[in-house]
Amino acid sequence: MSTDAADLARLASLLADETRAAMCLALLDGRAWTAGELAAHAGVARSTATEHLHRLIGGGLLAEERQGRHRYVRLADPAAAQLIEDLSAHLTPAVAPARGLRQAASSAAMKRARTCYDHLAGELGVAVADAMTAKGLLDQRAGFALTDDGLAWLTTDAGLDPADLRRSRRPLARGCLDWTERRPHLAGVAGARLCERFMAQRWVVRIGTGRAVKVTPAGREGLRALLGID
Amino acid sequence: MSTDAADLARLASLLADETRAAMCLALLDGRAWTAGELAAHAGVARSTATEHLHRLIGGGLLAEERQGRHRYVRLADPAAAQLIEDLSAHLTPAVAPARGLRQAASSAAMKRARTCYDHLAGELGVAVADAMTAKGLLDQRAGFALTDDGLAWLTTDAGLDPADLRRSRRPLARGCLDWTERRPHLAGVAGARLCERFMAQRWVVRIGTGRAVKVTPAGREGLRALLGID
DNA sequence: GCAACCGTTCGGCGCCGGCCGAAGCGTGCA
DNA sequence: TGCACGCTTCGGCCGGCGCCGAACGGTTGC
Repeated sequence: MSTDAADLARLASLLADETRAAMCLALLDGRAWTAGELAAHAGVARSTATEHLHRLIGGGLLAEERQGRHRYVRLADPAAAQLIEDLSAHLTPAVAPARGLRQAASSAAMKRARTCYDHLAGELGVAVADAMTAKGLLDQRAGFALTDDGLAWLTTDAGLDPADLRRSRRPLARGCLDWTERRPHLAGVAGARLCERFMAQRWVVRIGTGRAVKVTPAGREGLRALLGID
Repeated sequence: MSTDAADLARLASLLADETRAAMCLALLDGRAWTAGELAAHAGVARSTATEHLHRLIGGGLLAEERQGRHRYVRLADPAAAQLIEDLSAHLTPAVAPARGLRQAASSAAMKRARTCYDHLAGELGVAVADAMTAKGLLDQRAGFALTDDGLAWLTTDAGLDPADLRRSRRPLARGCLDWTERRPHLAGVAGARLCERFMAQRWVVRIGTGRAVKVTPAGREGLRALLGID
């Protein structure tokens, strides 16, 4: 009873601090950051960052990997990423208004295409989900699930490994609310593997060091052939 | 950028206090509580409860209705309920161990059948979802969505109003992780309307004042005919 | 070996937030 | 009209938490 509430409060308190929230949002790019990078990103002293990282790791949200004098830290698992996504999804309604001018350039690229932890997001991510829906691979009318055709398509046309898809205990497909498009894109194992494959084929490549990505000419070609996009 | 983190932190901080968390969990029963009831439930002075309610209402999580000298408070909307469910879902893995003896009786009833905000949960809730899946009305293999047959079934066999189902901007169907069964049951508009209808037909009735419910003899009959349950 | 660098620990500071009890306000009932 | 009751406001107390800078240890590279 009350211990349940205590657990919930403990979990929520991990994200209830602006500095920790900024760190977690940064880590949503799915990559490992060093403690110093996160400190700089969040605008606090390194000593302060250390304490926050302790709490986040102790709470199970983050995992660390020590390499030499660096301490790399990343989201502990897809469930942790989903937790942060879930919370973020609940505050978009209020955040609507426009951004500053300087952020316009980078946010335009972000809006176009980016990663969301381990899958694609932005206009690109939503376009993929929409194209799959149009082809009857995805059913978004009443929930969010791959159809029979969609399951088959993943392992034939998209070239994913069926054994690998079955292995994971994560949901195969789920909707993840896109915070720029305000509509769901494809997440879950299927979303992750698809993103991975697009990257491996260099259909999609990262722009710089952030979360933003772009579609290459080969990707433009491939996505048209595979899904009829653009 | 940083304002995003601030918003996330602000949202999380609403649930980052044990007292507020206890209140929100209590309100997950979908009903309106008075401020005094919540104070007693959480074990704090009424003045303290008042302050917490201010924060929760100001944060958009709760809504109030004043009636005479009473102040009734409930979850603001289904999105608020989902937020709390989402967070709760992320802490169940850790909470596994058994409960005390005194709670055994009430928790047995809770485990069997209860409401989760506005839909059915517990063994009953999962059984409904499973039966629907077995009949091809629900697809849980790769996501969570009603099938074509499921959509038709809702308005014919289950007797729901098609216009009403279309009206809402909430998702029609979504999975909600059942924290006793550790598997998803049916939430979203479909789940809510189905629960409503079962209650109206007195197939399912509340036990006392809590969240626990039970299946009546008529319900046993009806559920067998409708879904082949039990 | 020394220097540069990353991360951690520690002490100390200041503030915010949760809690209570007493007093006050409004509603409803007798 | 009065009293009981539910809720709120206010002042004050306390603890915890976030922050920093200084000192320290471990790793890398010169």
